[in-house]
Amino acid sequence: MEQEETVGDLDQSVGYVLKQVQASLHTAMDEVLRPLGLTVAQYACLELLGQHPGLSNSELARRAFVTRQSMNLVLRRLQERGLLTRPNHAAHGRALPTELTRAGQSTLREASVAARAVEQQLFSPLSQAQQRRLRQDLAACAAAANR
Amino acid sequence: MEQEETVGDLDQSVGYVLKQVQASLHTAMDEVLRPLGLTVAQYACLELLGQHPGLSNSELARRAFVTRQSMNLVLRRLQERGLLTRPNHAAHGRALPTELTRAGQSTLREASVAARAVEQQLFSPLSQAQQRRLRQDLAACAAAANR
DNA sequence: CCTCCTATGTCAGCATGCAGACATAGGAGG
DNA sequence: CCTCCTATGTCTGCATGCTGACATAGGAGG
Repeated sequence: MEQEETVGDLDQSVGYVLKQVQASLHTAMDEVLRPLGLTVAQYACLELLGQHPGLSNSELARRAFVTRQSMNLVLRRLQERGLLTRPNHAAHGRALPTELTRAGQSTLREASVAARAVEQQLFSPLSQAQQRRLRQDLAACAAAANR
Repeated sequence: MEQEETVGDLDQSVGYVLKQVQASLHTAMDEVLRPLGLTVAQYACLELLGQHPGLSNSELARRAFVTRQSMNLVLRRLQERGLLTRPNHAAHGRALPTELTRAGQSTLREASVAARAVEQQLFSPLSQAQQRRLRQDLAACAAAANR
């Protein structure tokens, strides 16, 4: 077990450090969500629906950064557990607008509290102003990438 | 297709924006590495070995943020392709120190050029100073998380 | 010397995620 | 009206990643 002999070049790469923090966040979120019986993807789905009721499968997939197929599985599991509802056939196009049930809203509230605490903990080394700046910088990169 | 009616609350979450940028980076890296016959995980493995020759499977796994089992598969594929070598039995403990072959170093050089270009492109909305600050802020969070 | 304890490599089973493909619904354009 | 074209939901494999488990090597501590 070598003792971090020197700071390697990879730590000079923004992308590598970004992945490092994202992995830490994912692991920490997974740990606090597991007792609630939720995966990170399932929580993301609930959070999206809580803030934007009526989103379709495809739209949820885009916003959660997975494929339609993966999100389809997530929705089925959550629907089986009675956390959300989807119409059996589309009213307008083919999109099936999804909504949270009472139980879904309740589960979301619990999960959201835990998830936000984890996020706050992870970024606690930074001041509020630094966190805002970080978020804005990242948002600028994301906006440029999606074009 | 609704037209981004308002900026949702999720965009106020540092973790969400972080995931967004990381997903963009992963997708973009995957696209440029695919023509070289490499996955992102395989490239990460080569890059780590290029900068730290002799790392073991477990050590590589930790630094690439995957499990030993996953990294084991990556190493086998790369070894089958003759990009790296591992001793058949450990000299000292059980750890098998891995090294790049000539072909591996060559492939790494190609991939590294492409990957660094992608990274530079993604973070191009930020100035050099901003990128450095971003990297330092993220590193602070990562350091705090691993304790 | 003997006994934990940790770390490592590896195997098997399972869950997740993805690419590819298909049918279908709605709109755009001639 | 008819013809592309895009978007959506879903099905079928396939690849990847993880959990759980096991055997083994080396070191720590009595």
